[in-house]
Amino acid sequence: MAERLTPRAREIVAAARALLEESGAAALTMRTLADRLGIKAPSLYKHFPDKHAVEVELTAQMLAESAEALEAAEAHTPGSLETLAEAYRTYALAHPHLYCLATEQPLPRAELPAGLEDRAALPLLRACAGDLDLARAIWAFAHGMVILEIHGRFPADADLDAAWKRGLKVLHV
Amino acid sequence: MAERLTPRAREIVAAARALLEESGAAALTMRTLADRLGIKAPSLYKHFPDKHAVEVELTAQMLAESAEALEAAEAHTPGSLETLAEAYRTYALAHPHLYCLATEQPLPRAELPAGLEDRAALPLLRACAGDLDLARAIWAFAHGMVILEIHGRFPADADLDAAWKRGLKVLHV
DNA sequence: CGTCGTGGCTAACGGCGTTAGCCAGCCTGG
DNA sequence: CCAGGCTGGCTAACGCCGTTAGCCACGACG
Repeated sequence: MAERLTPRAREIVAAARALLEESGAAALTMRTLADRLGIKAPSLYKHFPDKHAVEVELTAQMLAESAEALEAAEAHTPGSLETLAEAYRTYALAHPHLYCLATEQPLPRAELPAGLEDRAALPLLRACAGDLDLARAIWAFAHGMVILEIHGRFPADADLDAAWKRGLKVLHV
Repeated sequence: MAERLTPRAREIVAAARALLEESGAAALTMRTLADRLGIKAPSLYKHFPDKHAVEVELTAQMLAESAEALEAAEAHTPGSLETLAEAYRTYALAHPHLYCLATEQPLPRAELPAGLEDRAALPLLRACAGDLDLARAIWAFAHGMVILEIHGRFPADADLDAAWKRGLKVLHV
């Protein structure tokens, strides 16, 4: 499989990611992105058709990295739902802006590397012994916990560790 | 408790809501909102300090209406987690843009009517017999299912009814 | 040595939220 | 009865945003 991006395009994505993680989605602007690279905004369009295409690359990064995190957890403690959940939560909370960007819009499946979506889902599916419905329920729970926490929807004094534990206990087969 | 808004402000919120529900968050613009009311954008600032304040009112509406939906479900079938979940899902999917707007940002607690957040949470908490951790886990599951569905994150052929059923069965005490 | 692709640039467009400042009409108090 | 001020419109404008058009310098290559 050919490289998805030219070296310059990869530099741009790296700068975009730094900007996003440091300052949030609102700060990810074609002009500030260009600034950080020492060029002017219109030059970015020599490398990407539009801003969305840059965001798609960030989404692909997030998917690939969370897949790696889950695979590592699986390798460390095979079959453990708790370990998988811990890895998911840790990754998402370590990259909240990236997680939101990748998550709060329709998945641009056509523009993503083939197999990436499946790869990200497989460790959980294996831990569920192929039970698709259970895997989706657990994914929804984990995503819900993470996204509600990131957006500050839980009361400040909520014991989220306990809620995670409670949900996982009960979701475990 | 005094009225939160003047009549004119309520008209503006109503127009904002129609715009949002018909055309999505991107279409909710101070200019198009003003257009729909037959005035110019700057005039809106006689009624609201900024766009965020309008969005807060929409968030409050969503919270109040979903609380009503849950209370009605509770009245109809007291203690049933399934009925509550069904009501939550139905409400959210009937108003996807409103649900996202109200959900995908930090809760503006200071600007919301007192007690509203609690009221929205109470039916579920009652169904969980006061078990806060369980209630939060179930809320995360329900929110995750709804938001992933709205954003098209599940595969097109996913059987979401089955995933809901599976999650609820297992979360039910 | 010319030609062409690459990757910069400036200028500009239309749309965004928002501000400043103006004004018509109405309500109210003297 | 009229003066004053409040209410709720208006226009013009600012500084952002994503994006396009069109120009140009430079290096690779036939």
